[in-house]
Amino acid sequence: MHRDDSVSAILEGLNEIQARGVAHGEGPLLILAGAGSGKTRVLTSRLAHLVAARGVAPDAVLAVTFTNKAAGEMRVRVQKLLGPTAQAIWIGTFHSICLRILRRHQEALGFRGNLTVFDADDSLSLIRQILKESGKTDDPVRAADARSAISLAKNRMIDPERLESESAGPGGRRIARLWRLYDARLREQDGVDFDDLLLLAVRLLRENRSIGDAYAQRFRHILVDEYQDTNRVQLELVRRLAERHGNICAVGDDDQSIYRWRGADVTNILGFERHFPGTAVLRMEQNYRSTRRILDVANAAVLKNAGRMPKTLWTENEPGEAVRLFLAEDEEQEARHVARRIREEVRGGASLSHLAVLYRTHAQSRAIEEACIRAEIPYRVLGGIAFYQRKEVKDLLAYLRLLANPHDEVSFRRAALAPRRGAGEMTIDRILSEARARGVDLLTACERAREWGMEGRGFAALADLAAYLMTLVPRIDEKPHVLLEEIAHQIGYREYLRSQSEAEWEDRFAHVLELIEGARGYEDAEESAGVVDFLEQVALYAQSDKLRDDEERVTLMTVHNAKGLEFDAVLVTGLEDGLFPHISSLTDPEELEEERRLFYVAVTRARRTLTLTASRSRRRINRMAGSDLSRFLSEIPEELLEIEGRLHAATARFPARRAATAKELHEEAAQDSEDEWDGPIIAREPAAARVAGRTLVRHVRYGIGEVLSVDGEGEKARLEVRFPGWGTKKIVRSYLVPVGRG
DNA sequence: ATTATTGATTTTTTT
DNA sequence: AATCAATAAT
Repeated sequence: MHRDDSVSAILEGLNEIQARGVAHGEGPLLILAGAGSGKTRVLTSRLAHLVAARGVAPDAVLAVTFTNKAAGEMRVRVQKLLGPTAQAIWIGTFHSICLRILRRHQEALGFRGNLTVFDADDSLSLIRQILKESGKTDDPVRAADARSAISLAKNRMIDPERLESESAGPGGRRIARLWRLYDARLREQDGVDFDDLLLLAVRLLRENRSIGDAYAQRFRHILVDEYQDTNRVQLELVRRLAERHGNICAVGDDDQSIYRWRGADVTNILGFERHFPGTAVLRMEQNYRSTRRILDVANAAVLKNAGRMPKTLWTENEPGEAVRLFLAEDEEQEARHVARRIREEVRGGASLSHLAVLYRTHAQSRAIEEACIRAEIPYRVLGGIAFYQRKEVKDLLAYLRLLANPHDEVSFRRAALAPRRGAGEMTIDRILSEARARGVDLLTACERAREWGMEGRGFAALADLAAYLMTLVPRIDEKPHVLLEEIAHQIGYREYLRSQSEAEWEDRFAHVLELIEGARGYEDAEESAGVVDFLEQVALYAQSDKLRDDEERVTLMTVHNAKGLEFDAVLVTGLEDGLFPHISSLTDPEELEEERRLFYVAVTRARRTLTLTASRSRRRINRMAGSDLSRFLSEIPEELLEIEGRLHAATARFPARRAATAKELHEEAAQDSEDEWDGPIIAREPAAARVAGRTLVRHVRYGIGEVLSVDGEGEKARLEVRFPGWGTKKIVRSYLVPVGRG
């Protein structure tokens, strides 16, 4: 029978535990899946098995993943096993699934039109606006802090009242007050922030019995991946949805819980059996991904953690190459070594797309990028300043968002100001408050401002803008890229960019074209490709979701971004105390454990080779700082590491170095940097720059340049220096070294 | 209303 | 060192 064939194909090649996970019938199931144990395989096979072997309707199955990329991959793999029926399975991230639910019940929730997702950036703009309106310039609440406090509270399902009563100082009350204003203003604009997506969905399912019951009835089976990183709202959502059938299958690894700071709660996975009585537990500890040596390092890495379920990964794989450790003098040397290792891997036959360089913070990418450029290694950086957060991209999207939702004040403000059209903050604020007071949308308000006695250049300009956008409203179902192209042209965005920056406008306009191309690509890939869907995609999809591995490039990214991915060769950089583990975690044992798990995640991304690097000194913010080796390295038995490179002599002192105090290392680093420079720093010789004739100075980054003028005195004096090839820069004296006079 | 200048702040991680 | 927001100047 064809059906038996496909079922046996689904089960083929699975080990016994994996097969049990796939074939598990009714009732809650917890799969504790170590890194590289084949959990994605089990999840996809289980999805396919439910439909093909157990006859569950595809649209009665819900699968939740951590990233959209993982969702996409799962869909492709299930489709291979099931064919087109797989299309009906609900697969997505918590956020995308909640948005899907909210959209279906838009009216019941009281939204007037298209609900609009505010990303973190938009939320921050709104909070800034509210703070500004409240007029208290001395308010000590910083907008960014307030935003993250509100976000964290929402993820923990704490309401403003509780935040108010539970916080000791006046800070909690201020934030609670701001929070209420913020939520009210969001709703006025038909807006929801990221956290609202989850929170409103849970509220809808809980408070509206018939809707909640309908979904609980509908989803006979629920699968959740990366369960260790779920937060309180997500737990409540899953609980409500699994209430009727109790068929929840959670897959996760407590050792890979790395999102505590975002509200993730490891007790969700640790307490799973309590939350869902009658749970069957499966443990998958055989690793199929990494070599034995890499796995040894991984096991050692996480051993020191106290709050974990005890387990040890094992493998039948070959021992493989030794795990290398390279200790550099400074970050440039570290970066050069990274480039060298990449070239070695390529020479050994590895594909660039299967190599990754990982670091703790985005700021570390720069040195590595420069080394890659010099070594002519193609690379791509994931994260950082995300494409969709660029000003020129957000500007244009604001017009599109305004079409989709004419109540969106944040987009209105942005569109009205870029390009400048003679209407300033004042005009915009008056339109916003008038629209709010009269209960009309912003485009209507602009068009009717004149009738309401609001006249002047600014209002006329906004009326023109509104009139133009109104002509586009009936065309909202046309292709997004066509509309974007037309808007960019109509508003003269190219000319605007050119007027803004002589030096950068071409790059920025290239981003505009990239956006338009991106929209076109999206239209080709999706069947529902209207403006609303496009904007949703933009809001919910992270950069890593678009990672394509068919490009021959090395990937540079943070360890967080690397979660769930695997590479033939992995380089983990910046293994210094204070960086990885990050300095902010050193005082809190629980945060330190999270850093350790993060290190574990980094190590377990590697299939074939793993290289660890650290630097004795590093520029942080703006000064050199010496660092101790990461304590995580000292927790790995030395015989598991092969210390390599020119610095063999220095690193041979590895155990001794570990004992050295930070102060000693700092002095040593300072000594090193002095040796490199061929003169004392200018600050010790304030007169030097004033001597007649050409004064030449050296700068770490720009090289040698000529001093044109001096502004101020002492260390803080700012010198104007012309560097050949870099142009004229204003630089504080203490960063410059005199190299003699011409 | 717009632009120039100064001053503060930044680097932890992101769906 | 560079970006961004508040402030001053036009």
